[in-house]
Amino acid sequence: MESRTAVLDDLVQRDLVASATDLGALRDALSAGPITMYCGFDPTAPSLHMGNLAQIVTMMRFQRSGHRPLALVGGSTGLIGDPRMTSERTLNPVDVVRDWELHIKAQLEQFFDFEGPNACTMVNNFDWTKDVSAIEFLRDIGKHFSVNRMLDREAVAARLNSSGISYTEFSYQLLQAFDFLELYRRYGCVLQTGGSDQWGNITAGADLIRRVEGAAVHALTTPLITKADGTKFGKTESGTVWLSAELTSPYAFFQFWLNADDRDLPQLLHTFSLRPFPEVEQLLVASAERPHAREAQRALAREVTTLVHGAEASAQAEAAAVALFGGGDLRAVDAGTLTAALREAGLHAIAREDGRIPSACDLLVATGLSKSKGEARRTIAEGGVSISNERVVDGDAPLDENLLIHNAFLVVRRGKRNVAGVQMQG
RNA sequence: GGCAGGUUGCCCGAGCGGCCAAUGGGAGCGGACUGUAAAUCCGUCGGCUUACGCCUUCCAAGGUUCGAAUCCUUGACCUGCCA
Repeated sequence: MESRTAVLDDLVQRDLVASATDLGALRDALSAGPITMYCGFDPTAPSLHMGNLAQIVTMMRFQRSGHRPLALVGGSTGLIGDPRMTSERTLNPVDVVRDWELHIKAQLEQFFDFEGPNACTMVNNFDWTKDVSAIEFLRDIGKHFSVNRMLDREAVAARLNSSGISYTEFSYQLLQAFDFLELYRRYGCVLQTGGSDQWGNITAGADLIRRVEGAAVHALTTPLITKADGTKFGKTESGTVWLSAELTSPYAFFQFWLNADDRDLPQLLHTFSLRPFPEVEQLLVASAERPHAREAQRALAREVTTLVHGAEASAQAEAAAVALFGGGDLRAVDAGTLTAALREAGLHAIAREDGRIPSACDLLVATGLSKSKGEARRTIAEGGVSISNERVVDGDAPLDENLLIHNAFLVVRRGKRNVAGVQMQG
């Protein structure tokens, strides 16, 4: 059936295959019938992030192409920790990991279809590791691994040359390989996907399955997302961009995509957009022809924010963007829209001092736009602060009453992109 | 084990008794230009209630001195060379 292999052609076309086992064999498997595939997510934080989202979208592509995804939460692997290049991780307390696990499971559930013939299934590797004894594990699984091979892994090699690595982290690969084997046995899972850094772990699982079950299964990894300016993808000045609305507001999330560098658009759209390839190409053409219109950024922001936070939140975030950055008169924005926009951007209730509005310096610090009063003064001296679209000249004087919009609100701006709202009390 | 050197602000890196909150570069931040982009140019870049003022900084703890990031002592860590 044509559509079942379409996902593979699509991935190749989008340049989303970093490495893979025999693609021809994978194509045959896909075409022979719906396959079961999986990708795992370890609870190492209270929320998933952009890197995880890329993997989620990859899984969605498979599900939309008629295949069955298994979304794995790493209840066990999250307790161990995949070795990093830099240094040993601190083990997270068990109850903390349990808590994160619940959050991550809930987040994953929103992306997949749990009905129909190729319904997604949630699995947790804790379920099949909790009762395995150490001796059993070493005899049945460990025996199939060559330490010599394991030492070749990039992260492990780096660690041997620097800070060292504990036996615990060194064992991570065995656990992940064991997962693949278990999922093969339980669900007939024949494909694991992941980021390119997971290649070693994934092929370790495939090797294990070959040795133990004599079956050939597949591995596919997606490229690391790189940014044109060389910084890490998925971070902003204020840190990691999370999928959780509590950790990263839908407004901030929307802004993250809207501010994408032109040069990064091809990779971002191909990776995160579920639009068909030709549509993505069209957006890229539009972006090249009319970069100032930023159609591609807008489309990307809308689509991904909708995917993660829903259509309503996405529309609100966009409305806030228009209200705050549209260039129009803030007073022309009706009170409801303005408060919603400011709430998105961060609205702070602030009390008057002696019946007057505090100074610009105080407001910058109170809203978190400036870290200290000295910094606030500096920014004002540099001409970088405006309140209700009036540039601030004197940072220490109480603000004029007629800066209030709709009698209660101030729009505080530091630089071009940083906005916060103030609601005056009393 | 012997010998030589190092530890400075977010990072790299000057300074080697006063003029040092500390040269310079990078990152960050602001401005101009733009498209809430990139590049470029300019400015800024420890903190404090107004600031020719005060406070806290140059691995840690002591000491010498009117005065130290700069000299001495001890301790911790790192790096080259020899065995």
